[in-house]
Amino acid sequence: MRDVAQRAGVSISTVSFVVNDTKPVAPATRARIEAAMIELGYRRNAFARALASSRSSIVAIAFPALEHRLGATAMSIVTSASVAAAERGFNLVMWPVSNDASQLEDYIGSGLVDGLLLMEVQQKDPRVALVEERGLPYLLIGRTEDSSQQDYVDMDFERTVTDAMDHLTGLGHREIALVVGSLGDNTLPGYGPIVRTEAAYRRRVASLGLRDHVVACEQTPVAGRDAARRILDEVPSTTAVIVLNDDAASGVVRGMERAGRAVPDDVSVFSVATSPDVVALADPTLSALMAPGREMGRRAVDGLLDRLENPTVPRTQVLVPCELALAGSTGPAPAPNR
Amino acid sequence: MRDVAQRAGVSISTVSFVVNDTKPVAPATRARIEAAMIELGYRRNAFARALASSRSSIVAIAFPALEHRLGATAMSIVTSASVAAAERGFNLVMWPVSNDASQLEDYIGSGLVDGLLLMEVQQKDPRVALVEERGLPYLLIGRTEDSSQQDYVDMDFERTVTDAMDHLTGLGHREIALVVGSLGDNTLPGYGPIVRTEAAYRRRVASLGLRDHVVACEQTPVAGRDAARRILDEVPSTTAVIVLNDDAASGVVRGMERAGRAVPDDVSVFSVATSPDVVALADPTLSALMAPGREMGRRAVDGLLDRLENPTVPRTQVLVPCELALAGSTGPAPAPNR
DNA sequence: CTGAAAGCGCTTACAG
DNA sequence: CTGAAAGCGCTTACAG
Repeated sequence: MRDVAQRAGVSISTVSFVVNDTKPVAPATRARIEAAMIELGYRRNAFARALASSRSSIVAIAFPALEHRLGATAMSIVTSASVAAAERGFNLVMWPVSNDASQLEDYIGSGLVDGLLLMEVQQKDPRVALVEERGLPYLLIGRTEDSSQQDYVDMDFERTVTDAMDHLTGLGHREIALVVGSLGDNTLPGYGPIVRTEAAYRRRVASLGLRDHVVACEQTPVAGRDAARRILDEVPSTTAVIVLNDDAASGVVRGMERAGRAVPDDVSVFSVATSPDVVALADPTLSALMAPGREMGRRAVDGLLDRLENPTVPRTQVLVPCELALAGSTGPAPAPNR
Repeated sequence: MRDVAQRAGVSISTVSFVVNDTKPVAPATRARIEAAMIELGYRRNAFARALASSRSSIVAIAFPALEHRLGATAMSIVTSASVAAAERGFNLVMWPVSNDASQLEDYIGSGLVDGLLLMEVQQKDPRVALVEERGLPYLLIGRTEDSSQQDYVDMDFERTVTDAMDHLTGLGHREIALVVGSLGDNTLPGYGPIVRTEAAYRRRVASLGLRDHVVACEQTPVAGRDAARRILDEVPSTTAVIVLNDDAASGVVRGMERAGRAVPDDVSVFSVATSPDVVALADPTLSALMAPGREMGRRAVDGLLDRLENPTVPRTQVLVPCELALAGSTGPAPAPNR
């Protein structure tokens, strides 16, 4: 920067004003400085800037590294977040933090980032209290028990269930079951997506005067096969199943076929909040409402950066609906007397 | 740091020596300083340190953001890389760069990182020349045409094919086909994994005195079904198929079953270099050699950081073998006279 | 083993 | 519209 100033015959202050567009500079002066910058291949040093201004133009995304493997939806959130950050001149760093939030303290202490995105948010999330206490701006990807006073971007589970129900009732289905994931031993008390989806399903079913039928199963194809059998045992007249359980969805289709029900001729199977890989790998093709990972990552970054630029902006509280993907495993309800 | 020094009754130099463990300090002095640090909740500022020492303890991982969606293997590389970096006191930042390498120049120019990991490396990769020119330490996750003079961590395709062949010939199979991915219109001239795998397959088949049979198909389940049919049309006596094409693998199984061949009783299907999600979602269960994403991410970070700490360390040139996962879709070769 | 001092490359009141 | 100067919080020869 000193070299640029010298070459342009100005002070380094003025160069700084041009680089950051932070004060008015005479057109002629600006032109000389810009020319000098190009000739010298000037790039402003990220650290000097951060040290002097105490803004780093770096945000972090915290994710639980050890608990469970993150899939294609998480990847699309991360990649789209980093693209969105880059577009606004920010860098995105990955912070693997165990859920007890201990390491998070060290990360924050380094002062590296201007703000923080929290992935895989739990209903009661210890990380939130910590970040709040430290005064670091943050935004949730997901929601806590009560996120009314927080910035967040989450999937719109309510809308997703409603869309799924509408799709199926529009095709004439009246006996519609819901398959959700169970979390095995380490059952989290009320994992948000499942709680929200199940509640929305029950409300919708009730308002339509239909019967509710919820089956939980583990997140594997084999468990999905069992779930299909259980559904038919309990309500043989079932003609449609909504599946909020990516890993089990293909198994539900298989289970129906093994029970002698053709998909979609006898039974429709509709996978919701579905990861891109599930659709890509499904054979036969699944009708699905896809998790909008790309959109969520982008909205999350935009919401956080908006707040960094202006702490008084209105809260970002966005629910992103799922996107309808394909329609190979749903069809009209079979005629009543079959 | 000034506060710590004052409280401990020493100079800030001495505090720095303790913080970085960079010069011998008398035990008593050290104890006083450490106590002061705890009392004051001292954390060293990342930027000041970086500015003064011109080492940032940040490395970047560059990935192509727009070209294609990254799946679960890429996610496991990224998450394990960030964990490994954290263990050594480093941060990992995500750099989405288009393949033409234009943005990469700006990223590097900011001076933010000490080193760079390159994902999704092409046979001829324009990013490599750029990074080389800038003198930034880097390590490839993958390989170029000739990586003999570069640090890299890649999947061991040769070994993977050999392992798969051994597994199948051990079960008595003699007619073994290979399904690879085709890349549609934008056929990259020699996408590394496919080139390497196909070559290794042909060598192995030749050395065993068997017939080679390679089929390329698009990366979808439907294309996999067609590929299965094509295999049987061309060589009806085929009893085993190795699939290097994640998205098509389930389709190959389906295609065999539709052609009246039971899996694994009549035909074994063995998916190799397989992503975690493929195995998690497969129904029926696939025998697979799993892509070692976790291991690759960790080894890549270790290799890069080793070089940063000591530029004269031997090159990291590591090929990580795939891990055997399951065995539901492979079995003994059927008896000859059936 | 410890300290005084220069300097890393910027930003930002303050003054003109 | 432009500049002189202080300072961001460290590291690192250099000296003792």
